[in-house]
Order: sequence, then structure tokens, then C-alpha cells
Amino acid sequence: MKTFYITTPIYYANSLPHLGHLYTTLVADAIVRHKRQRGFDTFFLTGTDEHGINIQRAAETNNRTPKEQVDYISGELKRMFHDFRLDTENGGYDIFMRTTAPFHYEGVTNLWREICKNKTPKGNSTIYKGFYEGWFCAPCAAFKLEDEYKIIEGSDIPLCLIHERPLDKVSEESYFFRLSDYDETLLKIIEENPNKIRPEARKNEVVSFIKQGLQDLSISREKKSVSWGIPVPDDPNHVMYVWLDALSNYITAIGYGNSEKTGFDKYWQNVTHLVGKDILRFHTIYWWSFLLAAGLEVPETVYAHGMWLDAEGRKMGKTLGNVIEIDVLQAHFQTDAIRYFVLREMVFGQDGKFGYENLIERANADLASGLGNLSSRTLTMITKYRDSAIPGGKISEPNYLNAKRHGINADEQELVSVLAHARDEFIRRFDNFEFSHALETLWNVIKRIDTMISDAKPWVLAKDEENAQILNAVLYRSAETLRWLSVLLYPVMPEASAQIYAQLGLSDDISKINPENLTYGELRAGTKIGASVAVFPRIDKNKVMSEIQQGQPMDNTLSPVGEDKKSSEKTAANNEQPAANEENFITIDDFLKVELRVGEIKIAERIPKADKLLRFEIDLGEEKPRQILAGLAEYYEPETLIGRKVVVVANLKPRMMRGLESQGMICAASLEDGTGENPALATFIENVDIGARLK
RNA sequence: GCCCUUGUAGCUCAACGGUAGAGCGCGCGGCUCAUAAUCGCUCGGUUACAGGUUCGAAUCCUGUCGAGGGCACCA
Repeated sequence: MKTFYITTPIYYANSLPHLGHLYTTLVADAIVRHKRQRGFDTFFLTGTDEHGINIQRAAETNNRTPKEQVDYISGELKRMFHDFRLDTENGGYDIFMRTTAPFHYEGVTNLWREICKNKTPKGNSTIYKGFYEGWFCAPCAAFKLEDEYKIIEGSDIPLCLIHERPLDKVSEESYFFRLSDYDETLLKIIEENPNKIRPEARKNEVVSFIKQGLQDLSISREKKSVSWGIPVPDDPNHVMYVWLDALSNYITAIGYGNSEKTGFDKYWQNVTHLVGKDILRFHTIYWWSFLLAAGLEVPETVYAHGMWLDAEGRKMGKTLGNVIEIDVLQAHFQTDAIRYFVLREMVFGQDGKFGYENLIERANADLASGLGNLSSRTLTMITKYRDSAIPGGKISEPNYLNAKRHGINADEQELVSVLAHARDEFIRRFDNFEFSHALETLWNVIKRIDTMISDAKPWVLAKDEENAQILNAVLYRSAETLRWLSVLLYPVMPEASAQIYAQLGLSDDISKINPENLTYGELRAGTKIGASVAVFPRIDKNKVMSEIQQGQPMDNTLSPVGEDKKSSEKTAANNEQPAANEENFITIDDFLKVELRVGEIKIAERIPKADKLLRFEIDLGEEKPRQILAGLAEYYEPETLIGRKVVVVANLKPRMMRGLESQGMICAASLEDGTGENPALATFIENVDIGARLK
């Protein structure tokens, strides 16, 4: 039996679930369901990467232990996957991998030992001890990466973003992986197997990266600087660092180096790694080299997909406030509509645009008006004209001419070949990760059947008993097409397809029907159809959009201070629509809904790795100071703000940013179009009491 | 700075050396089985700009302008 193993990246457990996590897992889910239908023996992995300095830091920030932190995040991810029916219970992933699992420790330890035993392609030792040099911040007790320090002009010594003090150049003992010996081997593999890295443009980037020359890779840290990790075998003063630990999950999960899990021999030889384009290099150059060093095969396919941008094509970001919120999707849209949208809208491998409005338009046009309506009109006619039983589809010779007069080809071969061709094309495209095109071919079929119905006019045929056979044929062809579509679309829309299938009166488990074996005519005449219910209810765009906007005022009405120019423009433009026929005024009641209060900044500090956000604790005269995040880091030094009295929007719905809850917003002045001076915090000339309300 | 991709209808994209097309939106007409659905027709493009190669260029080449991406230890 052919096997198929697919993985998503294991998501780093320092931030809450977002669209990126959902998207990749959802695509993998669709692919694996398709392969299962086709009879492949499949395995589907997703999970969390739970070690490293960033987890330690996230844990500290949230007053948790690292273990509590990763339990929390992986729990949230699992909850999201469950909500979107991507978990095992709902026929989704086979394993939710966690790098803190004991079997993973065992597996990685054995992988390390195995790598050590071998030589590189150039005959050198694979792992050696050396010194890792980096910029170290003593108060943080940590090495700083490029985005965690800044270099002031005229100085060579970078400053820590948190402590604003110069970093020390420190070297630390570290194990190194001799990546530099693998360049030729990697290039050879890629050249001989050009489809292993896709899409092609990304493959070329990897190739040119390798050709620049590879440096050896530090694969451990001293325990005193990074404690949260897997110990290096036989050297307890070191823990393994990020990539070796994380990447190897793909094999430990199927039993490499441990006896708890099984399936390595079966599954590893045909694995597809789905990754975001931002981590492609690690999944090719690093990962393949580790595998080669351990004497293992490199993956069959590594596919780098694009990123979701907002409706205007800008990157999504917390500070921009243009993020697609998972709970909004969950609250307002059918899971199947979301699945369809992401697979149809993004040409896989390129970036795609995601806006709630686009989602609604797609769902209404393609699902409600397209597939849903075809299903509805077909089933209704069968109920009405044929007493809810599927009629026979054959047209006998005496009726040939009559059929032709009604625009119907008596020979069903034409439709048979249309369906077969669409099916083949769909499968081919799907296998080739061209989901958008795959779906398009099926929608051409829908269009064709809609046209057939309009041409034949069943409501006219029904009036004359002489046309009974022609009417039967029209209804049968439409119903049979729906059966095919249900089977083909199952991986994309598991629930809706099953519903349509059931409404046709069929009771098989659609997830087990191989679309390759679909045969025209297998829908049996006489089958009693089930109750017809709208599978894709039409979405009231104005209503849903206004609900979404009300639900998250911060995202759509108030732009956080100090933001991107275009963002303010677009935000303003969007808001004109709902209020288009109103005067551009609000009432005093509207204004009083906004609770503006005076607060004193008690704590102001930078957030690691966030270049725009500052974290504040602000006293509003309440029991405890509030934690508020604001995008001011580019304009103010946090220390200078402590003690300052500012205007705070006190009743803004709290929201998570960078894993921290922001319980309000600080008011600052800036031009709508973002030109001019930096944003200025609103303050008072006279002395004011903390907690006083502005009105 | 170096390298790569890209610029086609209002929007999203297809045509990859041979008459520029599709979907959505807009406008008109038809139909009533259907979720204001569906069917037909119309409107709509100096293919960013300027040169060049060619019998013929959206397509190949050069340049200009615009957009996006890659250039290592962060998932």
C-alpha cells in the first residue's frame, strides 16, 4: 500500500494561535483527507516546539514556569484545532507532537549519538566542540540576536533593547555541526530532484544560499544560559539548541530512536513537509544535513507556502490591527467556508489576501449561489416532479429528436467525459498542490450543469408527459454530478460534502470513497432523496461586517498610536461605508460610550523582539494598575515616560498582543495620513487626579 | 548594496512568439426549479513606460519607473 506522511511545522509555543497556524494545518488536513480517500496509508503530524530561550522568556513574562507556558500554548492550539475539526477525533491529525514528550527526548538523544558516529561527506567529524560568539546582555543573562539589540550610529557596540546598556562580546562553549561540509551534497540532491523543494522560485533561493557558502551551525548552548532544552548526551552542561531538537520531531514522532512510537520505515520514505516560506531554509539546508549525517533519507517534498496578507495586501500585524482573528472566523463563518476560501483564494506557494469581505463574497458567490444553489434546485425538482426518488437517466431512441429539441444530448457520453476529465484534472492539480486551480475545474462543471438546466427548462418539461424521459435525464445528470462533486470536494469541505451526499439519499462514508473509482451511472434510480436543507446559507454581508466591526473596535475603528500611514487611511475609508448615508456626527451618547480616564504610568518597558510595542502598567485609581500595550517604542524611550499622566481609553475590549493582554489604549496625537511629527502623547498642563474621567 | 520575481479589464488572475481571455463587480434582457438564485448578451485593456529583435511581441532583449521577495543560527 502506498504511504503518505505529511507534516505542518511544529508551532513555537511562545505565542497564541493565529491564522498562520490554522492555515497550514488546514491545508495539510485537506491534503491528507484526499490521500486517505485515494487509499493511501497516511500519517499527519502537527504540534508544538516547546524548548528554547524564547519559551523561557515568555514564561517569565507571564509568571509561569516553562512547562506551564508550553502546556498553556499547546492547549490553546489543540483547542483551536478541535474547534476547526482538525484533530484526531474529527478525522484530522494523527499526532499532536510535543517536543517535551519523553519519547522525543529519547529519540533526539539517539539521533545526536548517531550523527556523532558518522563522518561528513568530506570525511570530517560531524559534530565538534567550539565556541559560540555572540552579544551578551548580563542583566538579561542571555545572548541577543540581531533583532534584540540596536546599534547606535558611531558605535560598534550594540545596546540591549530592554536594558539600554551595551552588550558584551562573549564566547561560550558550544557544539557545532559541520554544515560547511554539506554544500556539494545538498546541491547535488537538489539538482537531481528539482521537485523536492517547491515552488521553484523558493528552490532557487535555497540554491543560491548554499552557493554563497555554508557556515557551521552551533547546535548547543551551555546550560547556564539556556536551561530549557534537551541535554546533550554525555555532557549535561549543554542543552541542544533549537533546530536539531525541533526538526527531529518529524522522525521521533514515527519512532526514530525510541520504542514508544512506530512507523518510521513505513512513512519516512514519502514525507511532505509543509512550511511557511520564512522557515524554508531550516527545513532544507539544516534538516537535510542532519538527516544525511545520521544516514537517513532526505524528505520527498518540502513545500513552502506563502503568507496571508490583509485585504489591501499589507502584512498582518498586531500593531497594524489588521489581523484576521481566529475567534471572529469561528463566530461568523462555517468551517467549510473558511476551508474553501483559503484553498481557493491563495494560489498555493504565493502570498494571498485575506479579508472578511473577500471571504463573504467568495462564500456567497461560489458556495451559496454556486454549489449550494445547484444542490438546492436539483433536490427540489426531484422532490417536486419525481416524488423524491432519483429517476433513471437513460433516454431511449424514440426520444432522441425530442431531447435534442430541448437542448439535451441524448447520449450522456459528453457529460461522462466532462466529469471524468474534471475529476482527473482535479486530482492531478490537488496532488500538485494547485488547490485553487483544482477547485476551479469543479466550478466549471457546476456552471455547465446550471446551463444544462436552464437550457432544458425542467419546469416546462414537467408539464408534458411526453417529455418525462428527458426530464428524468436532466434530473439524473444533475444529481449524479452532485454525487461526484461531493466525493471530490470531501477533502476541502468534509461536512458540507457529506451533507449534500446524504441529501442525495446516499449513506456511504464519503471519506472512504476513492474519487478515482467514480463511475458514471452508479447513482441508482429509485433512490429516495433525503431532506433538502441549505448547505451554505447566504451570508448577509452588511450585517456580518458590522457585527465584526463592533466586536473588535480596536481593530477597525481606533488605530493604535504611531501606526503605519496607509493603515490610518484605509481604516478611515472603511469606516465611511457603514455610515455613508448618515451625517458625519456622533451623539453625546455615542461619545460617552468611550471612557477616557487619567492614568499615571508606573512601569514602562520594552517587549523583547517587539520593535514597536511598549508594555505599560498604568494606575487609573483602580485596585491594580492596568497592563496596556502601545506602539510607541519607535518614538519614546520607556524610562522617560514613567510618572507621566496620560489619557487612557479605559473601557476598550482587552485583547492579546504578543502573548500579553492589553487592557486599554493610550491616546496620542498624529496626523491621519501619518505624515508630520511623531505621535505625541496627550497630557495635562494642570495637575489632575489619577482616575479622573474626560468628558 | 548584491541577487530574484513581478507590473494585463474597476478587482483577482489566465494567455508564455501567432486574432488578449475567465471569474467577480457593473449595465441590459430572459426564466421561475432554486438560497434576490440562475441563463444569455453588453460594456470594459496603447498588456506600466521608452527603445530594440522578429513577417509577427503581453510573451524575447535593453533601459526607466512602480510593487514584492531573498541575502544564516529567530518557530
